Amino acid sequence: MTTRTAAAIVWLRNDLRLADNPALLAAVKSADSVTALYIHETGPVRAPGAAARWWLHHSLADLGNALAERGIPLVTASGDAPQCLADAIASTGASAVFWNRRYAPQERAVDAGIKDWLKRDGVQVVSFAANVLIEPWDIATGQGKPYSVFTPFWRALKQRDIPTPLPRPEGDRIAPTAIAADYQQPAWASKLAPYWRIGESGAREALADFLDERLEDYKLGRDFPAATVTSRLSPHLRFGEISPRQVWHAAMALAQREPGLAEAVDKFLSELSWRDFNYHQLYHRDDISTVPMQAKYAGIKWRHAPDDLKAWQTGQTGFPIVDAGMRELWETGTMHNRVRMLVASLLAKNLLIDWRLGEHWFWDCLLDADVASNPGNWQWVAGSGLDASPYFRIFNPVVQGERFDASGDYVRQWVPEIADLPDKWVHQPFAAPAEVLRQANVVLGETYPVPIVDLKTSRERALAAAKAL
DNA sequence: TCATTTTTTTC
DNA sequence: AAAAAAATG
Repeated sequence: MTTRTAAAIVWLRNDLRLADNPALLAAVKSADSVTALYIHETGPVRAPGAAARWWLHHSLADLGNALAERGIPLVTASGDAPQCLADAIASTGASAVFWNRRYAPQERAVDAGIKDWLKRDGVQVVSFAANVLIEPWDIATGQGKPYSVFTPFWRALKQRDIPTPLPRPEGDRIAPTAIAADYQQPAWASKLAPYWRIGESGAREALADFLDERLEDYKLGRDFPAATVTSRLSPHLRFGEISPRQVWHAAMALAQREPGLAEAVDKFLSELSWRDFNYHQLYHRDDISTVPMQAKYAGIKWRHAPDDLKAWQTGQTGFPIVDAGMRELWETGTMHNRVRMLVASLLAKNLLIDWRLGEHWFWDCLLDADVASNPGNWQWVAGSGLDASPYFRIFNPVVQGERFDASGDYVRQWVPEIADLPDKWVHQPFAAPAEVLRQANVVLGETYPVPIVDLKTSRERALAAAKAL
């Protein structure tokens, strides 16, 4: 139980919201004066990549205004988390600190260390569950073990009562504090802006738009990258501008109102639950951003191929749907889910390049790169994850392009230099007759790359590498 | 015999 | 998931 104090700090991390924020609510209820603190941490905790850092900057600015509406100043600091927190306690005179829990091994170590010295110094510390549907240790198999297969995890999760979202705290308006101007927007950042509305109200709007307008098509449409049927919630979830519990309850309420949408809601929430499944693994396994969850995958002989990696990163592989995805990522800070699987499969299987290099690139370029989902999903594609894509699932970017982008709309949007090719060849310019290429003004090797790898032989090479394990 | 569909195989 | 092999008509 918390005791009433004069001043308290709520240390915000991946929970940049007012609603359904138990740490914030508890701080406001327990103290006369609350200061919100955000620390740009140095040290063992994985810092956001460049794209996410840009999002963070704007999200904090939005949050600072929203908090001021409730009488709470937002203070930012940079450096070692314990030191920054100690400084904030000294300057505010806080006798209590509140936060919402995080689950990466490095994060838990930092938080546990801080909890120890705060308690020793007589500062009250209270932490809460806020950023997952269920905390990793609160769900287990019949044998009491962590889940390693998604479907039983999902079945068990559905049986559970997901906590109802909490209200925003009350408070009287104060003048907003200026967010420390320690962030120089990179030149490329402005190009991302038109695609997003950053902040808590933007997140709620994105959820409402999705549920109102796109959810009904989600189950079938989610695989087609040219269609805008996905929720686009991931960067909002990444920074906790909205909680998965809010998403869960909003979708469940919709299924109640519109029974015809129940199946679509179920599919959507199962995809949302992959996020929790990855958090479950993040907590229970060794560092999932570096250690293969299936130990034998540590033995793969990855190729050292910097030129191939560069071609992949820059969308110059010669496979249109892969190049489209990599360019979409660079331009918008996101990539359609199906295309993420295709580009990852090409890297980790056809190119036989270490998935960690791909994970690292995604970490830097994705607005939504998350400590659990990003490595978890990379391991899924690479085959080293739990309940992973099996070793023999090697996506053929031509077949997948023809299946999921049959009209070529997606490819033409992001790879304009081949836009004039007819549908029949737009996913495989390298196989098009010379006359077709000429008419579309495509010169292979000049206006668009020749494929950097042969699909058939590289597929066999990937199967052999898996066999060798 | 050939084209199409179905089944099997692939660490 | 894709490719190869087998079955079908």
